Amino acid sequence: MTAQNSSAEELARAEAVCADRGLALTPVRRRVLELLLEANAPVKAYDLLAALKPGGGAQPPTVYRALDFLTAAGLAHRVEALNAYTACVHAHETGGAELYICESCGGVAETHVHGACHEAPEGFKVARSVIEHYGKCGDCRKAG
Amino acid sequence: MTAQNSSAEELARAEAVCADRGLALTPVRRRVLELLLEANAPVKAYDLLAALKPGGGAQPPTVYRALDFLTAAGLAHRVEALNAYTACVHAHETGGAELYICESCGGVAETHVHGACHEAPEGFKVARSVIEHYGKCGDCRKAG
DNA sequence: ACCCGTTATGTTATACTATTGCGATACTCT
DNA sequence: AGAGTATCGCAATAGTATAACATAACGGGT
Ligand SMILES: [Zn+2]
Ligand SMILES: [Zn+2]
Ligand SMILES: [Zn+2]
Ligand SMILES: [Zn+2]
Repeated sequence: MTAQNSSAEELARAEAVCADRGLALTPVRRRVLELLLEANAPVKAYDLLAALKPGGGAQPPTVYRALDFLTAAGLAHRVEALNAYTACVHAHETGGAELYICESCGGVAETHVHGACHEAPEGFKVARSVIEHYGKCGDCRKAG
Repeated sequence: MTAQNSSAEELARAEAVCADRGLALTPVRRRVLELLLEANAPVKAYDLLAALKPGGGAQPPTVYRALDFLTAAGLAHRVEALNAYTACVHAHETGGAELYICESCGGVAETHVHGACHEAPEGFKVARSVIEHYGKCGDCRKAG
């Protein structure tokens, strides 16, 4: 996929978002977000865990708690069909994220969910949508 | 959710589908599909496993292989965000399934994916979409 | 300074989900 | 019969996630 903002910029934006909302972007959480931003593909929890403390000190709950915080804060998304996580680069205020994931390069693009075009059954009230599209991005298709 | 077809009917339809396409709906596969049809909510693999052989004889690969077969044949769907599986009651020829899952009663309704209303990034070719909506169905909303 | 409520982290163990690999069996097609 | 294929049984293991409890760190009120 094409050049997104630098991790540093995104990290600064996250700082600002947390400050605004009285959320604590602690060192672990910040570091996990940094790892997500540096990766150019969704990252697995145990890979984050390994990257967090090369010495092997960190335990699963550490990274899962950080991920819970980041996803709750809208700074990251869980990719359900991959059991993986990706930094949010879209700042969706309203509605959820809709992800386009390239199966060749792992790149993730985001849009907002268009509530309108999903025809819910009579009376069904949607609270939350999981929308993930898998395929091949433009760059990878050109590259063959 | 409201009355769907009986399991027996659906099972007969599955038999027909498999016969048409030269697929073998073996006893294990058939039994797993039957369990999915009888349930009125997505079912977890290990619950199927437990139900398959009350004696405890069946092993994980048995049920996962059956589920792989059923999903590949379009007779069942995996619910990604729940790590669970549900029988397909829609017979979607083209495109994938879009699921509406009630978080109160577990009921699942299906529609087809509307490719048109998802604005993919320039050049991105979607191969497969995972679309799951979570909320509350009409019946559960009335019931309070 | 002290106490206390709250939030965040560390630590251990365990639960839950899924796959790999191999051997036995059964069925089809020469 | 023999070769090839598909399915299944079985044992072990890999991968994902949480429970439960202890500790630490911060901030406000006294
Ligand atoms: Zn996002
Ligand atoms: Zn790509
Ligand atoms: Zn379906
Ligand atoms: Zn319901």
